Amino acid sequence: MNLELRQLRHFVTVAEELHFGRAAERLHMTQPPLSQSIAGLEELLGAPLFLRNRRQVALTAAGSALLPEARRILEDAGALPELVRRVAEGRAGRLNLAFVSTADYSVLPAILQRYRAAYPDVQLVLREATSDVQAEELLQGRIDAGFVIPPLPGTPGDALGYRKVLEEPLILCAPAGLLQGSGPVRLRELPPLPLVIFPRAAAPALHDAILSCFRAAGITPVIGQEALQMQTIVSLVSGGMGLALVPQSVSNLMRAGVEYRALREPTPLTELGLAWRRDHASPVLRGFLDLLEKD
Amino acid sequence: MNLELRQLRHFVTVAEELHFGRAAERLHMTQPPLSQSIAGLEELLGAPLFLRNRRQVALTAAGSALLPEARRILEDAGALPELVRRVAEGRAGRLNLAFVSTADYSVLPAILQRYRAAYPDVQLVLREATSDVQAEELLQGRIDAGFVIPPLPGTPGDALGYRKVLEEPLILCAPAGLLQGSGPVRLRELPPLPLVIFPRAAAPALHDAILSCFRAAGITPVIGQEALQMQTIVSLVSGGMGLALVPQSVSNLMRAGVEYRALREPTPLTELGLAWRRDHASPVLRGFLDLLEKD
DNA sequence: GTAGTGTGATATGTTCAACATATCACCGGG
DNA sequence: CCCGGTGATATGTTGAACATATCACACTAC
Repeated sequence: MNLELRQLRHFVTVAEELHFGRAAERLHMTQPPLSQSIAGLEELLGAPLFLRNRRQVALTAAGSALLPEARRILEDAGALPELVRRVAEGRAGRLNLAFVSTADYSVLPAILQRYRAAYPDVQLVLREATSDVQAEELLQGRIDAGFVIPPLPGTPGDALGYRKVLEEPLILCAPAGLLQGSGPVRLRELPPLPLVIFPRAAAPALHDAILSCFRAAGITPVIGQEALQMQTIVSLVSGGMGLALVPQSVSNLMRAGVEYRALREPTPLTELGLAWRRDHASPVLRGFLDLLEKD
Repeated sequence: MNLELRQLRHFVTVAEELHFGRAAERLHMTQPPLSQSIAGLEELLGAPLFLRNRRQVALTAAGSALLPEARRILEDAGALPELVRRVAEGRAGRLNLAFVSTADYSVLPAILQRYRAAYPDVQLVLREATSDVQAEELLQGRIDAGFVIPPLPGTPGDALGYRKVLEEPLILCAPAGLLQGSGPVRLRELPPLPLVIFPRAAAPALHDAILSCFRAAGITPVIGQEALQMQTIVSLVSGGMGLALVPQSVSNLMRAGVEYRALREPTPLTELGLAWRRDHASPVLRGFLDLLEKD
């Protein structure tokens, strides 16, 4: 025979009443089966739990030791329905998120703040990653959702869900002191510095858009340093390694030695969005998506 | 219906196998009742725990959250028999002990050390108290046993058990530099300093024995300061407040400014013993008494 | 397509344990 | 000495936990 919670409930009640009759009443049962239940528990545990003196019932040392343990187990078990229901409703649990570095300077902080406020019991796990890595991790189930730069490469069209979050123009990021005036600049009037940019695989569409910007202005840019993260790109620019075209929100990243300028020519917009696996039915993710919808 | 451990055992096994058939086999049952059991658990908790895709079984978010909790509860419950058995055999639990201050300088340290070695999982709770207070606390069940100076006052003869632990002579405790020579001293040759002693109520028999020592030597001692604990008495002597007769083992309490000397005259012996309530059947106490027997 | 295989759910019968009722055994008090 | 109160024991009843048999469905193989 195996231990059951019912026996612990019986034991705790008898230990509290120190009276089989009253305990049975509290348990909505009669006294004989309660006596049997306790006897069974004592046999199972291998030691008497009560001293029955005909006239009064008292706990043995073993019973006294068991009482707090039994109470704790019953309490833990009693908390399970609440826990499960909260997780099922997305009000508790864990949300694994990834994001491209640009998101960190635009929508991510505000979204996370709103989510934390709405779902304070969800543990957020964040990781920075490029869009292609995120697509892989989404399919493997290692992250629940990710902020990416579309389009996602090489995934069956309906495997991943996607929702646009932000659309913004590209702006120029140049070493401080290089540019004249203070207004928007024209690309073809720039000094011929190399271009600091991320590897094409990291976000092919954005990479192509940046290069075609230059080509439309009649310039064939020379690619200098490459770096994966926006903060590194800005850092390289500040070191005079070249120029960069970055999403407007990156200008939130103030850094000595760099200057941000809008472009005079019509620039393509860069898009940021959230991707998730469509068949991944985590309630926590559902809550996160709901929050984005209400934007 | 109430949650039962059986349901958690079923759930954990299915979660580990992710296959109802194999899980049923491991549980020594057939598949249909296992399916029902899980269905009942899901209804009880108010959320599905598994995703059944005809071809494979997967945990939902709620199920993933439940799994570690269920494992912990089952583990805790599984540890109960061992715990109860250890307590019942006196190998675990708590032992509330009291002792008169003299015991602290004689047998107590060695006994406690031996007990700790024999019963490492018993938590010792120690309190210093005079014999009369201990008798009260024994009857109230607030301590399991106590080292006392017999006889115990005003208790029905068979309520408390008693066993002699140590018998030793009284010796003189005097301020340093007061006595000539270095051997045993004679009481009537002492300078007429007042006597430092404990209140008679704390240990009437010993109190009387000390005073009759002086009377036998033809001296009527003047009682000066009174103090409850031996270390305080010795401290007062070191301050020149008077002389004291103390159990020999108190000389283990080295203290600058005091000197211990044996007495030339035949001195009464003082006795120290352990007392416990005879009807108090704590297995931990039983183990402690067994250890004393083997002395 | 179609037959075959593997899977979990459903239907229905069986058994055992948890429970109830009735009674006993024992103790203490008036 | 009888009576009330208590927990244990004896015996009957019922439900839920289990087994057996079958279904429903999906994917595979051909």
